[in-house]
Amino acid sequence: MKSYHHGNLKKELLTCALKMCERDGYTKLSIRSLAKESNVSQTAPYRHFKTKEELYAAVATEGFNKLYKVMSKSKSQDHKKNLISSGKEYINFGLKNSNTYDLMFGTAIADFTKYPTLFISANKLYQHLRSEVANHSNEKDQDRIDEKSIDTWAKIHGLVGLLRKLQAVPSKVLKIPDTPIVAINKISKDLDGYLERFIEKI
Amino acid sequence: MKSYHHGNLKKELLTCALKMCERDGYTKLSIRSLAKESNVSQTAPYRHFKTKEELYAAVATEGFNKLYKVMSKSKSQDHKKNLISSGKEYINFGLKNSNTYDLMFGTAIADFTKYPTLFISANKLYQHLRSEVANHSNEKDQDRIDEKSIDTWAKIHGLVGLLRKLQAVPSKVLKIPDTPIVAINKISKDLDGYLERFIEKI
DNA sequence: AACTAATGTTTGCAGTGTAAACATAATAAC
DNA sequence: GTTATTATGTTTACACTGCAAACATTAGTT
Repeated sequence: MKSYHHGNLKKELLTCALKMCERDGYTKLSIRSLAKESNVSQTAPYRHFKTKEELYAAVATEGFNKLYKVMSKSKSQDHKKNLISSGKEYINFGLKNSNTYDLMFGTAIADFTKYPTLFISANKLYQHLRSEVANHSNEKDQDRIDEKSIDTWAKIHGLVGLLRKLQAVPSKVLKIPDTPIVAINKISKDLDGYLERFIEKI
Repeated sequence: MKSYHHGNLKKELLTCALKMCERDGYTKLSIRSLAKESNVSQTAPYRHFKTKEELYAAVATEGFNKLYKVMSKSKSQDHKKNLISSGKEYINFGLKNSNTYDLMFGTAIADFTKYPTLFISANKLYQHLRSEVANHSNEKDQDRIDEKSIDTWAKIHGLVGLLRKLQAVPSKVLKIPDTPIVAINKISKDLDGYLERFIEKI
């Protein structure tokens, strides 16, 4: 005998959305299907998320928090190790949670500043990366630190994007020559070495 | 008095789609609205594009061709100049045609190999970049050229992604400190210098 | 106990992708 | 030149979507 009021619907919707989003991609995540999966009426979610974008924002926020967590794991005295670990974790997150990653860095959410909690979570992540870059590079000039941080982020972010394209390619086409797939495939086979060389250049 | 058969609907649909996609983003591009804008029945486009994804693929292909064109403009003897020019053109394309760029590099089209013309166009672009990198770096080892190419691409691609986030941010929040926005803003103000420094490190 | 706010359901609208049946015109076969 | 075939258009139909509005039930406050 279920009661009229659910009690904790918002949290359940969110965890359900996270799961569905990661499973099927955010484009397949509909408010109605979310409601159905939570055994609640079609429009019940609107009491907790004013629009679909707001739901997206909530999922993305969780994503940023999760990414921050894994990137903060390594707390070595060796700053280089920390940076490499973060890089690996970032790439790993992007590949394993690729659908959530889309939501975080794609265009589904037009303006982050509309969602303060999301904005804050995203900033926190950047600040962490920035401090790691600062520590590793032993740089004092703020502008240079900023540039190196963006540099690093851009490159890893771009790499994730390209690596993901590879994952989508059926294995039978893997050997077509003159294709970025071949090149990316080589990198993905020795991601550790690649990251080493990459961080050396920061 | 218009005739029953349009005559050149496919081409018209495509140019119309390109325009609509760039104007409103590909998420807003519906087959029905496209049909309406082309003064044709709701389902007429299906005679030319079996699915919506196929339409996406056609638009993305045009995007790759266009990008290839502008990146091939510079034909200096100075290989560095070529690479810098290409980088600039790439970034410019990504910022000016951001919605099309989404289609080209986002997840709307799951598997490029399903659309041979698209696959070929995308590869052609990579091959061009690769040859420019090879020329500039004076490298002979194929594996290293591959790695440097992906390196370069990843970084520029990632930069475009981050720069676009900036563009979306309302100007009043531009000055919030401890934010990647500040850092990116600095870079975008001296993109030429940034690119110079960046290419130096390839 | 009564009023208010929060949170749920039902109903309804306009829009979507796409399949199926049908209409017409262009082209190929004879 | 007539006819059969194919390409390309329209109409209709279905299941799905985001979301607004009206209504129902319960939780919290006074």
